[in-house]
Amino acid sequence: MAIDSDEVRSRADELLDAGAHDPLDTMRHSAAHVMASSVMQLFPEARLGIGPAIKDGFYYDFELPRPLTPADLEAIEAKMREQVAADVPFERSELSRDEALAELEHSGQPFKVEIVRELPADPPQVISFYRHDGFVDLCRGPHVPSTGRLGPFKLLNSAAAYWRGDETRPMLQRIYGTAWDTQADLDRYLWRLEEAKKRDHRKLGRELDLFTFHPESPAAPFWHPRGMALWRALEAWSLEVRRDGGFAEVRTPSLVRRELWQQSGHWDLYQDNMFVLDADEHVAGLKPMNCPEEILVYKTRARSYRDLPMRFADYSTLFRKERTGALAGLFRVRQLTQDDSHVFCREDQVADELRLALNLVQRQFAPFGFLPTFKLATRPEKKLGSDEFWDMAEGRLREALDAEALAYQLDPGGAAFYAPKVDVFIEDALGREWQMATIQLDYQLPQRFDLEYRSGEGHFERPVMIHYAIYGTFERFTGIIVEHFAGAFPLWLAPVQVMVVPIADRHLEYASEVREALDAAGIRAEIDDRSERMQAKLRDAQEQQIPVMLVVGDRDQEARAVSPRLRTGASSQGVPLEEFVQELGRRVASRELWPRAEPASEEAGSPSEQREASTAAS
RNA sequence: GCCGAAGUAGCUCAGUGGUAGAGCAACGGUUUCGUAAACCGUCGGUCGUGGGUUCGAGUCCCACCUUCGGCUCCA
Repeated sequence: MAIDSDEVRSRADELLDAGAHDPLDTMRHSAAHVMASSVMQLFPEARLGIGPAIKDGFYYDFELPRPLTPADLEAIEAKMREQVAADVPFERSELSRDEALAELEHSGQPFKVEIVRELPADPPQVISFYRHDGFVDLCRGPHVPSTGRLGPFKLLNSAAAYWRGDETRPMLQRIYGTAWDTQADLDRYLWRLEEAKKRDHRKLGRELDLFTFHPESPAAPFWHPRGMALWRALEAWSLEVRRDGGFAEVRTPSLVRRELWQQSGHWDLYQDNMFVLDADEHVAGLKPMNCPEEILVYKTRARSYRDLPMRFADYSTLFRKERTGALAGLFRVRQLTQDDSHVFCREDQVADELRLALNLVQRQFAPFGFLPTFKLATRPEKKLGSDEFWDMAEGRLREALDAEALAYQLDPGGAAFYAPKVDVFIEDALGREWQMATIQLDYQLPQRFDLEYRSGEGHFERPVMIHYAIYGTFERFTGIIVEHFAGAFPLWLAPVQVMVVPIADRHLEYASEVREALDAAGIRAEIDDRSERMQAKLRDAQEQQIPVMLVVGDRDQEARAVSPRLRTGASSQGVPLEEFVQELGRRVASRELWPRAEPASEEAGSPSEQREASTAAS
């Protein structure tokens, strides 16, 4: 690293510094400096915020006299390229804290002054600056040796950001950029952004006729028949996983009086996110979570240690008044449905129940091709409960992770103040990471609601609660898989699994028979009975990403056969109808990831083999 | 909530103060076809909503609604 190793730094600084010397991050941070100096050339009165390297790129925050336009970004980028061509060295200099403050006050950089002021004065430390091409910036470094060493970069967009993320502080303008080691990396990243735009679930949702949004009920999807078919397929699988895990389904009311939320603590801590209604004399809220109501179900009778664990699945709709600016398609809605699970168990059952939870998570994600990864969030600084309690609770989670032989990362201090948790992540086809389930251990609510069960010795004991939703919400998960599969769902999920394509009107009757056979096997099939050419019907079915098209013409009708064409382009002719229906039934029942387009790189086999339909090729 | 941008036919978009357009879709007719778009014709718009400026507003101004990007990555 370029920084003096004997520089005295606070422990906090060292932590901030840790991992900052990845060469790519260093280069990106240098790119942020080059961008800042370009902005200063165009807007000499600009005040500088911060400019770190981030995942995939960098940003820099500025206070500017006016909002930036796309044309400004182009101008800034052009200046940056001039600096790269000039290949100016980065030079480090050091000042004492007082000198640094004086210098920054003099140059009119109040945000930088604030940063230096917050650095501890004791022990005294040197404040480093980096200069290139007449532009000086407070910076810990390190940097690349000179501006010519920047990799291929591109400015992406500008948007507002509060100084230090605090909405009471001034609003700055943030410019985001991306930078990579090679042009190929940059191209790949830009392709990924482009691809993400193409797959945007809001666009595909409308094109595939799954759901729409309307100003009449903002931030809440209207599910169309095809979207609902997808929802039910997701739901059926999730319920199957729960049933096998020993869960029983419950359903609890949406509108619940204030008193319950007061007891659960939501009234104090979560009311801002709740829709509150004045129902006659009684104030009530639309539920943002299920747990307090599952507790009411638990408490309807005296429970015994023999009853535990009790596992409830509740898929009812929740309401959360999210900030309007946070809403985003299916990813953030105000009416949501979780595949919610609550377990009430004895202390000695916690480890097994956690293990069950981890097991169900893996199982439920498997048919999507998702391999979940795990993060154990441990005690924060501000916490409830003794160190012994945390040792025990964290130990239980570790034990469960180990018992399932799962690798996991640590998120030190990441737990809620009352208990540790395991966060579950999946990565989609574009390499984006999504946080999914959180498996939360809860000793608080049982206490607040004075839950108990009768132990074998006749005492009253307090149960422990474990909460988790695996998909999270159906809404958000649908958004994720629409983008993950780019609308090309595997057969078991596809809203329309089979489109029967009669070649001419005289085949309509046989097409109906085919559809009925599919229907009897529980396969979602439709007939394209428009007076269109077969080619047009196939094209439309392809565009709808329907996995299987069954062409039926004279030859098929005569042989009581079908000619399947898959979304992947593979096709074959004269497959006996019953045989094909059975094959599809098998694939649906086993929730195969099928049909899948062969990766372009794996060009194996002769063209004729590739065109060979489905049946054997999986 | 805050900052910025956007909203024209079902969809994608053109229209920079002077008569609202195109392609696709839809609808009607012809066509009945063997693996990704048949042909001909017709319909379709309170230009997000409300107000204002103007002889005249899709276009300029204001307010509101909805949507999009960001406000989490900390020298």
